Amino acid sequence: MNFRQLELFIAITETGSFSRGAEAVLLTQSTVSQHMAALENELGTELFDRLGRGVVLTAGGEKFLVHARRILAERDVLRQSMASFQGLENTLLKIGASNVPANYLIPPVLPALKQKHPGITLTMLTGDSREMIACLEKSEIELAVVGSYLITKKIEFTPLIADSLTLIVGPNHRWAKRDSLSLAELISEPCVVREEGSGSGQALHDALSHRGLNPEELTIGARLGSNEAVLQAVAEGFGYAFVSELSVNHNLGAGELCKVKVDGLTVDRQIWLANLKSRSQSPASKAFKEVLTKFYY
Amino acid sequence: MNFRQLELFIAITETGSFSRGAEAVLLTQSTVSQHMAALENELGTELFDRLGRGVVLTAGGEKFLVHARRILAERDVLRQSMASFQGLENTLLKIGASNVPANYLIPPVLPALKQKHPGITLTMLTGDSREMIACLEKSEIELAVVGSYLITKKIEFTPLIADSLTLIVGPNHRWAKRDSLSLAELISEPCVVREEGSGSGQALHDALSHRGLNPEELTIGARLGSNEAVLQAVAEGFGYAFVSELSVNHNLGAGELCKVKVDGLTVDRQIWLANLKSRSQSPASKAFKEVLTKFYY
DNA sequence: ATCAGGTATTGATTATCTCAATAGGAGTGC
DNA sequence: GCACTCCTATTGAGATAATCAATACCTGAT
Repeated sequence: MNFRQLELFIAITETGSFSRGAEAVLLTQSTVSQHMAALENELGTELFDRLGRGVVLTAGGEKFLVHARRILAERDVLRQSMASFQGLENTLLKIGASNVPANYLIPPVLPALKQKHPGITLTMLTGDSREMIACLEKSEIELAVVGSYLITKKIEFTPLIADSLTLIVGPNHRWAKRDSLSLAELISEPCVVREEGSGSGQALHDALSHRGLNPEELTIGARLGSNEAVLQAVAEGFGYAFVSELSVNHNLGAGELCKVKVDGLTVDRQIWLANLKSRSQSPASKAFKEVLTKFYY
Repeated sequence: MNFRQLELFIAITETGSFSRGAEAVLLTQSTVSQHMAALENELGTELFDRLGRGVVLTAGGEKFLVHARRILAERDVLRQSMASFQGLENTLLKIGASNVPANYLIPPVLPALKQKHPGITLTMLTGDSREMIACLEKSEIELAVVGSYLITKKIEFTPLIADSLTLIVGPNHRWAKRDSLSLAELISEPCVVREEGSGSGQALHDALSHRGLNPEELTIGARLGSNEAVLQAVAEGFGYAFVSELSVNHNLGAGELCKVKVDGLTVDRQIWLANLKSRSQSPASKAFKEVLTKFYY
């Protein structure tokens, strides 16, 4: 039994004869006869009564017809579904993003995504960069947007947008009016940081080390779970923090936070798109990547 | 796309590699590779990511899998359904029967049918013999049990059981105690008959003609719609009737009706099984025929 | 009977499926 | 890094199945 035979069978029932059924599916009557004989043989039941003036279905043929139609309908659904998958209609896309991208980078893009590819439904997991990379390795997500680069052979990183960390203090902090600070001044003031594993923490660590300051020497005033919490703590006048430019600009209006330069210290970091090298990307993932890249070009 | 490829595809997803999938469906890895390449080509989507250590489904592959499973499940349902059709499990059988068979011949057989073939659900139409034959010709029923033989090339008649018509009168009728009647005596007494087209009417007509009595000469006292009505009318003392032995024996106990012989007149008729010559009979129909024939052997 | 309109069969051709052999790729362990 | 193992891809040959043209055969209608 094969799909062709089922199509043929249906064409015959619809035309009432092998010959006309053959025309309908562009075969010769001879071939049709053989196919139907094969089918009847396989099923062990006659499907048609040959009347001399065409054929009509037997009781068994009637039963077969119902199921044959159903199978072909399922095949059409499959084809339709695969086509819409490629045409980005009605497809699911699971991505992951670490905190800063998840809060400040992805949301602004969503309207553009919806407009360009209304059929894509996005599901986004959030966690720190390491967690997202782990999800990627387990194929729980197709794409990750993260703030740090991990050295791993399995994953391909492509830069999305540059970010930098700035020192911020509250408007009433004594540093608020300062033009700049020296590196040494940082040591004694409490610093509010994020939890381990965040991309920004990593970038800061690298930059300080590079400038000859052991990050361990900083006074950790608090270690908070979210970027929001850090911003709030600093806004209230508690110490200082290094936070993503992206989050400062988007988050709090003028007057609530003050940026202060630190002499000779620039903490640049890159936001990356990450995907598994070995896995191909779905059309939806490619489309999303494109929308994202164009948006932040 | 064909069923083999779908089976193969599923075997691969279940084993995680083309090679082991090939083993599972008794093919070589080479063949499997080609089939999957063909499938991917046909769909225009990669279904697997080749990892070097086996393969895993792409997002498109996942989607395909769902539908592939469904299609194969439908094929199994079809096979199951055809097998049960032949195994007489869960099948419908439509037959027709004229009045006497429908009331007195078929019902006694039903328990035996149910016991031997519990999967057959019988639907029976009832009408006079001519109507049932017409239904048969329109393929509205598969089998007819009728009391008269029609001369038609399209239909095959096989005898089921012999029946004969007897003259009956009510217990208070003046003929009730008579041993026999002469043919001539029938003419003046009102005769209760069934509607046109009934098998028994036909048999009676033939028998009288054969014995030299023009059936037109009989006094038709009443023409009633059912055999029951005829029996009731006669039981109440109104005239006489020729009715089927089968119905007399089954229907009314001793004392309510009296059979009276008519000199030299025997009205034998046959109950027939009829089916369209050109149409094959379903397993259910064959089975029913067999049960019926054995029952009345 | 004969004819018209249908199906079944046959033998040759062609397309497809299948395999063995082999090349090529990617992870693993030393 | 290098061999090794476990995969998949490709190739060419052979087996199998699909297809067709031609023709035999059947059935109902005239």
